[in-house]
Amino acid sequence: MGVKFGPLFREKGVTGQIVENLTILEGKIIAIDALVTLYEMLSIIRDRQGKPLRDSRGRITSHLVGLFNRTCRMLALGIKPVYVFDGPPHPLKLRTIQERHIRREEAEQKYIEALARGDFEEAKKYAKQAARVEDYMVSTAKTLLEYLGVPIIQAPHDGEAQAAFIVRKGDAYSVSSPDYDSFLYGSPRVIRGLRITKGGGRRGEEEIKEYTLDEVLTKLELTYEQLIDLAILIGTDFNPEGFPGIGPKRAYEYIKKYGNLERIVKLGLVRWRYPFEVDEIRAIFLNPPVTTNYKIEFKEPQREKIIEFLVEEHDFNPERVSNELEPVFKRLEREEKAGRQASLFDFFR
DNA sequence: CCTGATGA
DNA sequence: TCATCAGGG
Repeated sequence: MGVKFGPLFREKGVTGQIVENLTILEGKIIAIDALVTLYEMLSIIRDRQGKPLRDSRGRITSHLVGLFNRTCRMLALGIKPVYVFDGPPHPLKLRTIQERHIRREEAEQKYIEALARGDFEEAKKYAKQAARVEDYMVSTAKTLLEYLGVPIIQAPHDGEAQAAFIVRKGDAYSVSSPDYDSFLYGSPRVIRGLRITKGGGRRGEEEIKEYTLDEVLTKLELTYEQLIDLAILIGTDFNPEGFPGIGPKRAYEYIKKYGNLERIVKLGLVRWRYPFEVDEIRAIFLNPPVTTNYKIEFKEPQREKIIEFLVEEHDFNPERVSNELEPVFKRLEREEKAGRQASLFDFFR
């Protein structure tokens, strides 16, 4: 997933800004692709054999553990996450999805084999690749977020597009995503590698970095439209094959030299081999289906509901739950107090 | 992923 | 204070 912009961005000096301290994001609304987050949690939060965590009734809870910890930590820091859920995929994305299915099944097979011969290291590796976000995981995640008072936005199609739209409108500060694809949807800002633990770049850890579309376009000396054409040349989720012999480097060279995709095709530098027009795939990025029907409203977490849901229903350790939850309430109290003081100040002004 | 314990 | 590591459900 994600257009292979990495090498090109490095070469052109698109460095982004290191987020040294998460307090920089205090009070800011961050639009998060929910499905990507759940997938991440599900594939990483595993026991030693690579099996996901489950409750006593056998239902997977890895995604809830991760989502709960991270979301609480963000709220406690005053960072405001809104989770954007995908709708049904665009038809052009189906091939990418099928491809992922195949990869997943291969990984599943290797996982079973590794487990059978007791190679837990290998098993864990393949278990990650075989991870699949199922419907019940999405719905349990939504329930948890609802109890936490965190807004959920349902995208008509691509969550990434909806998240970008929200930032473009100024309703959120940034998209948080592992890749740069939000830029293709016009998000002015993307934060990569957003985690709660320090991650100050030591021990080869990925840093938390804030990138702007401005920087990307300036350093690459491209227009936004050209960035989209560049992505299509390299290969996107909607044309994952890209073009034979064309990688990020040559794609960039062509766009710089000839300006747009039509010219490059016309000159015979690449053969257009898709059953759709250039403009059709471009439109997915330039004009994606998004909804304006959302509201970003943070409510007070429902302590009892959360405990009932996590502890009673899914066997979470109550101590751990309150260790995460109480700092959120502490924060809320402080905010309320500050708010009262501000209005008092207004009154006497 | 993230925490908390442990030991330097 | 920091690095390492097990364990989470």
